[in-house]
Amino acid sequence: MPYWLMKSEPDELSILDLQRLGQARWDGVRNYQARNFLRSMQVDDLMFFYHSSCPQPGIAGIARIASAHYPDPAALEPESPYFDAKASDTKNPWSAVDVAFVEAFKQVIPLATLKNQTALLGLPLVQKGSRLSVMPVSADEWAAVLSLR
DNA sequence: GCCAACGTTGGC
DNA sequence: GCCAACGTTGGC
Repeated sequence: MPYWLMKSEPDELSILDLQRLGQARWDGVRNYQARNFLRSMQVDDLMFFYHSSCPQPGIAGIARIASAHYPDPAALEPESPYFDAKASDTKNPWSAVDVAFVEAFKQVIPLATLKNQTALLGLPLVQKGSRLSVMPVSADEWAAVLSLR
């Protein structure tokens, strides 16, 4: 079963928001590589929930993929920040999935800590210049992060 | 707020 | 197909 890591700005959706909601739509992915990863997800895959662009960037918890991918409705909504004029009902290039809350870590595992782990050197998250917002995580990387809780 | 790095756009 | 310009990401 594949594992994933997905970035969210906690101002938009934090792990505690997801805990309160139970489930939420993961939309607004506007990068083809990230979108392709969304499309290869299976229901019940697990993902690390990463907080980005915030005072304490890091992995904040775990969620579960709760739906197959589907066309991202936000791309069709003119009021949405994720609106894409090139998207239409019949041709929507963007995808979304639903995710369900699994666990909120007592403390966020800081990016600086993740960068110190030899086991995580292959993870795009810690690589210089990488901006990928959805990425696969190997079983070894998954275990390495869990050991930091 | 700064800035490095990246992805996309569009002229040629 | 090249590449400069631009907008965005995201840590610090």
